[in-house]
Amino acid sequence: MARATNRRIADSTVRRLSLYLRYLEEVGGRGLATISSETLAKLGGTTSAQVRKDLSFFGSFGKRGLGYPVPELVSRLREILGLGREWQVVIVGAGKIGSALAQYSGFRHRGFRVVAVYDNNPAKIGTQWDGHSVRDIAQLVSDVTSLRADIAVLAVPGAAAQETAEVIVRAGIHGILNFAPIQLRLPEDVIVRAVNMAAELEVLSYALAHRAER
Amino acid sequence: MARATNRRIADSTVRRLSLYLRYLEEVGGRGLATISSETLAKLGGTTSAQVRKDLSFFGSFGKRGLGYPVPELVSRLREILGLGREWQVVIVGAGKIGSALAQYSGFRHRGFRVVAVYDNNPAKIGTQWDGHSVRDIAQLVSDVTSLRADIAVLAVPGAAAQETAEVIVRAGIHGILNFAPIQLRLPEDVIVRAVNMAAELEVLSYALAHRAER
DNA sequence: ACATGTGAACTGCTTCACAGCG
DNA sequence: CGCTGTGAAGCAGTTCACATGT
Repeated sequence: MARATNRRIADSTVRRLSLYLRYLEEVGGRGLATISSETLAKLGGTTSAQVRKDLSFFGSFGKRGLGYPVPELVSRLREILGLGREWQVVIVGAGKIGSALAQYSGFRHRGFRVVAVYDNNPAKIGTQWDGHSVRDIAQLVSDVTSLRADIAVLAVPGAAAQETAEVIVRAGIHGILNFAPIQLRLPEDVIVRAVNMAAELEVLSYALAHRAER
Repeated sequence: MARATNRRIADSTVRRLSLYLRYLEEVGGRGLATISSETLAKLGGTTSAQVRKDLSFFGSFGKRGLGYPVPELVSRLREILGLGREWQVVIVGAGKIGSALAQYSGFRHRGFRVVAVYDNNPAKIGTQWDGHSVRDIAQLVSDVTSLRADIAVLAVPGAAAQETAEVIVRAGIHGILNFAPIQLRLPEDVIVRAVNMAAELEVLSYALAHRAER
């Protein structure tokens, strides 16, 4: 039973849960029955206290003196992360990044199914693509009713991103994974996660440039 | 003159600086001479106090009653972020993501130049690719001496990531942008930024699954 | 004896609010 | 008078340390 959690959980916590799950699936496959917060912490690059705190937000499913039962923890984490169901994903922007993501097996494997790919470039529309024909973005709004898409991956150039995001929202999609290097301004009931690779590279160059000074 | 900063600057701050820069380049192109923290905050999705605090870590280059001079701020931010020079980047892993990144124009545009692409798959080695022939990863260590690469983009499967990262470090590279969904354990003088798209999608599915409860 | 679960202390980022200055 | 620059206050996430349970 998904214990109702009123508390707002930090993004950082959820990201760690996702990492824990990945490791647990791995060690579970090797037949390990139980795992301590200490071991899990080492795998996930954090501390045992952090692991226990993260898990404690959702209940107490560890056994004192022993650790956490791996199979149970795996299924609880799946449930917590919302992976108990399949999510329908549309990819908007059939450029290089969109292309790579549409074919990325890691998505499918965790229950994210790409159901359509969109672009506004007439040269691309209609081309076949890893089992999906690229559709005209103008069709998105009408399509989504039948597709029942939950999540859109936004992989269009920055200049087009805001406008395109608004189309996505108009289509009734409430979750956006944004690869465009801009801050989207959308209604607050839309959940947006940004992956800004350029910014990430610049954090890296900042750190490298200032490395001597430390 | 780059005022020496002893203070450790938060990643979140640096990421915002990168966003500010992107917006400033845009409005600067439109000829805007000066910008207030308030305006910049709206573009970057934050608050004016946050903008002023972020910038104040590096000096005070605003004019009271007026705002910040755009061209000057652009060049200061470039300098701060380490974009005053060109960074040599190698891409390790010639799969879909590696492929997309190798061709991503946003990198080049900001001073990140892809100088080589590596893989361990014999079928891929030697193939030509957007001006780069894919090289054998076994050559990485010897190549880097002549290439003088600064940053590696790690885009290999999770199972190979740790091992590959160690090769990269052995090659003398100190900055890694990690796309593999695992936590790398490396010497602490190596700067690692992780982009975990699977985790990001799961934060999204977590939020969507728990949306009703809020 | 061992490892969890958790209040309390701590650390650090963000927001506030206002003095300072063009 | 407007907007910056910045100490101080507020808040959130992390770490500590220990009581609790097996």
